[in-house]
Amino acid sequence: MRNHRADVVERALDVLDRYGLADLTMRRLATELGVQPSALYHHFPNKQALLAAVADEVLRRGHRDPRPAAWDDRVVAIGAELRDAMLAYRDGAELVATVRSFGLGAATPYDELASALADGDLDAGLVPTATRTLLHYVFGHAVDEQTHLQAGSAGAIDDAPRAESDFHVGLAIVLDGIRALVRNREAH
Amino acid sequence: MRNHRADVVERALDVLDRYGLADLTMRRLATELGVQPSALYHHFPNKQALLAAVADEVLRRGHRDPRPAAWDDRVVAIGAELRDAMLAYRDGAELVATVRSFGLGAATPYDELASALADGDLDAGLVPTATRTLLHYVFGHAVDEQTHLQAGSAGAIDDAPRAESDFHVGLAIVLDGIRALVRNREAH
DNA sequence: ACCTGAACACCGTTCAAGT
DNA sequence: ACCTGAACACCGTTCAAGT
Repeated sequence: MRNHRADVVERALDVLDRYGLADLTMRRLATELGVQPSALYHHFPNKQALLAAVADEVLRRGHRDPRPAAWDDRVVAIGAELRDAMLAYRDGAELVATVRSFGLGAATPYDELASALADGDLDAGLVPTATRTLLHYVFGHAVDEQTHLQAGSAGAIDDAPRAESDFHVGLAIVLDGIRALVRNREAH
Repeated sequence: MRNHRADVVERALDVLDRYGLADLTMRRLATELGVQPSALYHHFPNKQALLAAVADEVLRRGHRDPRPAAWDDRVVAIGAELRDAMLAYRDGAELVATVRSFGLGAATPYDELASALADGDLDAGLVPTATRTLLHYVFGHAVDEQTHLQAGSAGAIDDAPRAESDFHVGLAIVLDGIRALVRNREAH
């Protein structure tokens, strides 16, 4: 078969989208690649590393350029891009959130948001906290939304249908809270 | 052995705190109870239901009375109670977040926050979104914090140590964003 | 009501060996 | 560099049967 690392990630993305995160097992993926499970350990030290590579690829594929100039427009653009990237694959949000939770995955989302907030003249000491607050919201909302969407499409009873703009309302809440911090500083 | 449902939950809490969520398996728990794995299925239909009961118990044990009168003080109190309850058990935050992510677990945290926001005169149409935004923050922060704390105590390199008040700063950001919505309404 | 015993259909990971 | 074959130490769940 002679797979490269990139082939493995590609196939993993395919298995993820067709069968979901629970069925993205090392054995399942190996079978799809026509290879023994142990062969995967030539490309990745363990399953966590494989999942981290897949999560990074999900975000990479969702990347959009260029960024708006204004810092707050940039925050919204980055948040929306992250959400769209995760929702583009079945269980994408849960995958990215899981990978983050064990301290792996690309730091790009954090770095981009932090630099937007720094451009917004937020106190440097508050940037990390504000950045993480934004990320908690974006990931939490996306995981929630995707779970409910998928529960709905699987025929389960979905609770009160969520408005399309719900994501942006919550994001605006967090952003307004950050704006309050910025104003606070400008008023010394 | 003759266990009751409550004995099973109690023991599960014990296993969770001593060995972590990854080791809270049906087989491990059965062994601790001196029982066959299949015996657990007399008390719970599946592992998800067991975990939901354990998560509910974690939150129940962390409950504090009474609540402050002012709506915004109440939001802070509920958020802090949730966080403390989850941090009181090893992997408690991950457990509660996981249970929530598959649509199980008590609705009390949501209901209490929503009623606080309604008392704050937030537009009824915005209450669900604002409530969920608060919850995403509280759970996201707690999971993050607990992961890092435990990584630290396990001897791993912890990144920049987080200030104790970090949780309250982020919570204040979200709360200020909600206050902005309330002001917006009062200005018609 | 609560449990046993035995099975089914899986997991992630390691390791010596092959090409 | 990439893979096989075989094993190790596990999982959650079902089900007929026992007390």
